[in-house]
Amino acid sequence: MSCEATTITTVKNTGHRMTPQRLFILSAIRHAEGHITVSQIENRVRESYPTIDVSTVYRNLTTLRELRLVSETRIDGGESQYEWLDQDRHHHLICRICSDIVQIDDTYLESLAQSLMKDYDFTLDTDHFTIHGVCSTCLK
Amino acid sequence: MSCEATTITTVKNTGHRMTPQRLFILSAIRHAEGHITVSQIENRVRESYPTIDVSTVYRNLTTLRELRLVSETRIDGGESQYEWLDQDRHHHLICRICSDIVQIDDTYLESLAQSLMKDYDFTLDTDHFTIHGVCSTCLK
DNA sequence: ATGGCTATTGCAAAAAATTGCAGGAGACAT
DNA sequence: ATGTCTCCTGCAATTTTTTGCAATAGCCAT
Repeated sequence: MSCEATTITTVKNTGHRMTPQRLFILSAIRHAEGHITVSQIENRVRESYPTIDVSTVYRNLTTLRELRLVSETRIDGGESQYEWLDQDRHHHLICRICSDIVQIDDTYLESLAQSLMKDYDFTLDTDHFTIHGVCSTCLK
Repeated sequence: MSCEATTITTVKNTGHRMTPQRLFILSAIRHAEGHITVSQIENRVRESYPTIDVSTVYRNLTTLRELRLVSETRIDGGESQYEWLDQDRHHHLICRICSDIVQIDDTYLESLAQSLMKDYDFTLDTDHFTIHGVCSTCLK
């Protein structure tokens, strides 16, 4: 089963509908390498679907986030960044000073996930984690 | 040295000034047990300082966040929540479904912090960590 | 194909968050 | 006290995000 088909199945199986707007939004996020903002998504979709509205983009992003198909990263003083979530799970280190983003492997979170499950019955969202701190360059 | 004096020292030592607005905002957050929103802060400060403006509250919160005196928690579809950061470091488990917040001890993050320091020279912000997932009640 | 249920959309308006600017006021040295 | 430097504030305007509502259109059962 192709990647697109899997996504469509996920959307439909959860009681949602596959509209052209949603398809274009998904495509815009998927084809963006890395992060993309709401206005960028809006503009890209508009090329193919001129009547798209920002509110539709926002509402779709909320839905797709709930389905764990995309992730949201809020940056201070700017638009939120969205990103496609594929099978290669990874997480982000974000530097508080220079806003640089570094990807880290999922294994770093495994032990934390196990502890929280054991002690709190809490299921960690391991598909996208944003970790704040200070990178080595800025620490100097 | 009292708690208030420490705070004032922190603010001044970093080149910032202690204005009445800032003092009232600090007081509002400190006296709120747990989380407080921007509009709640604004209203509370207004009782003592009627000309306070929202933008001043926002700008102060940005500053105080940078000084690690308060923490910000962004919730989907609502106002951000702010909280006073005291010595007792703790972190938050937030349930994606019911938005319930549970506090966990700092020790859960220690191992992660060490790994990131070792492999990436990345200094984790251990003073306030927000962890998303699903709580035991909602998993059923 | 057809019909019905309801998720979804576009539009407009509101709410939340950010920014530019000119005047005002802390803090420090004298 | 006084002056200076520049951080901060209030105001207004802008940007970003959310919401209400009536109309539309997916999708499933028939």
